[in-house]
Amino acid sequence: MEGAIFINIPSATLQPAKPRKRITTEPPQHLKFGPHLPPPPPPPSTSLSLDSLLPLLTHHNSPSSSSTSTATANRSQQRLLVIDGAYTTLFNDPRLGFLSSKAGSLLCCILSQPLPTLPSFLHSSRLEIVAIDTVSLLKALDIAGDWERALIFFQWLAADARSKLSAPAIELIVRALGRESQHTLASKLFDSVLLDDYLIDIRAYTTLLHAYARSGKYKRAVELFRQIKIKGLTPTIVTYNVMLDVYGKMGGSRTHILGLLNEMRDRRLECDEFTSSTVIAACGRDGLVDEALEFFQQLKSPTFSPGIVTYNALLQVFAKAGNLPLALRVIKEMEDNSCIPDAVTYNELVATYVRAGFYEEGASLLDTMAIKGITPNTVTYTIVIGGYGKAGKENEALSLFWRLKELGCVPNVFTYNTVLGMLAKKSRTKEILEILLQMRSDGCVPNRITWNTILALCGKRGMEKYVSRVLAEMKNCGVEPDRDTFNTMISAYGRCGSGARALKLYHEMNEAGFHPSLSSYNALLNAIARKGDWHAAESVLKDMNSKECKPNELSYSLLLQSYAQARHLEGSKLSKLKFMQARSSPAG
DNA sequence: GACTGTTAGG
Repeated sequence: MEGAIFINIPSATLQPAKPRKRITTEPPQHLKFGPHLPPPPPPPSTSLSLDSLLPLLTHHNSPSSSSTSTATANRSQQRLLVIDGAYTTLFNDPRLGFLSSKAGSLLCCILSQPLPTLPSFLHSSRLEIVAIDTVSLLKALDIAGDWERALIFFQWLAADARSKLSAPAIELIVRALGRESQHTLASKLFDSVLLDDYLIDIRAYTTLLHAYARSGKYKRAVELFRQIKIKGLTPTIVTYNVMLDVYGKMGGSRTHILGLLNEMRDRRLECDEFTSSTVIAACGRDGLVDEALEFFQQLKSPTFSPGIVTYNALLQVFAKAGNLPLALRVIKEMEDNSCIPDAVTYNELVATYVRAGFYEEGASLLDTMAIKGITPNTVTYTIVIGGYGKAGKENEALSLFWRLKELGCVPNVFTYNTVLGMLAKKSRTKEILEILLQMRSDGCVPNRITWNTILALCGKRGMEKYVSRVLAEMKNCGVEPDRDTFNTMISAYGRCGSGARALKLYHEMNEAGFHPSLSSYNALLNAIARKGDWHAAESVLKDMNSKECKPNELSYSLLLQSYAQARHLEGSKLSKLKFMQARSSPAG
């Protein structure tokens, strides 16, 4: 039993500073990985009724969902009350003193318009609007705290041929969207509004770069940064920090990051806590442990000592690399430098233990936290629940999940995905429905990973007919499939033995513009191997070679399987050889 | 007025 639980410990961590000694503090009853046998799991239901599952996933998640519009309608009603009753409050606001009386009455009309009819209202009032100072009206909407109407007004101005946008108007809307963390909206806004004709200030550019970074549009951020320099503006320390984050999240950008750090040095900009944590996190994503450590050592100077975020980022680098001794050394150094570990520090530490297979020690860190006066949060519990799941203690995981709220936490989409993934693996479909029901009543919106998990569940015999329906519902909810969605679906068909459907999806994936990854190819080979269609398997391997995707051990083993299935002896011998070769050269 | 670190599947 124990051997099975600890099978994942990387050999480097087998003799860590912290051996498998028992934690002396008794963990609370609900957290124990007790020696007792868990109750036998309920028998998996033979089929899952999609008719009961899909409504649980679909009711609340489209971007223009009913819940959003209800909330908007409520706000709008509240605003009307404000306008009808205490109309004067807003206009007595000294911050609106700059507004002309005409602009004031327009502001009043705009605030009282329901969002959906606002564009047509603006259109019918365009003569009045163009006669006033539109920037001041935009500013008033911002001060009134109504960024949604400000955005609609801005978009109307941008689309209206005779109105003219100005740099202050752009700065204003960028700042408002940034403050509201509407990064996706901000980044989309400038798909239609061309920025090239305007010169906005460096702070607004930085906010926009940040919006691109947060919505994953890294190439656009890089391009905008280039434009900023061409326009002759001087990036600030914050601009550099954002760009370091962009390159860090893109991955494989060591040279660019070093280039930016050099530029900063040339401009005599000192690294701050943001710079250091961002650069270290970037090293961690690329697995550059030595580089992270070197950068960290160079950082320390009489004028700069690392703060908690930097230490946590460094801890994360070692944690990801599975290096428990180095991770523990970071904690020690923090304490020596009177930098008090916080919840994030402990969450990373719990995750390190769990990742290394030390589930019990991970769970008992909850008690260490309690002793140190650090309250475990949703992230902590999500990690521990995931640990129980990995240890095969699904019932403990579930009971901790159901206790979360009593412990003062609100499960988030990560928590739900952890539990759903665990249950999907064990095909505990009845409980999946219960969890989805809870997810809905918590108002937690399923994301792409939730949908992919449900798609993976369709890889059960007899369920392949649901795959396309789930995909359609997913799209209907505004969640776009990604490469992993296709991989999941190909695997699902593979597990059901639907080789033809898997192949069809593979073509659809290419048509949708996603480059197949090694796992796509292996999923496809898996589907083919079961049928013994070695011709198809050979052509997949040919395709891999042409796309410069190196087949791995699994790929050759699946090719071998398809030969074996068809009793093709010559092919078997050859692929056995390739399989052995792949095994001896672990790259790829 | 802007910026950083933790958790989910494959």
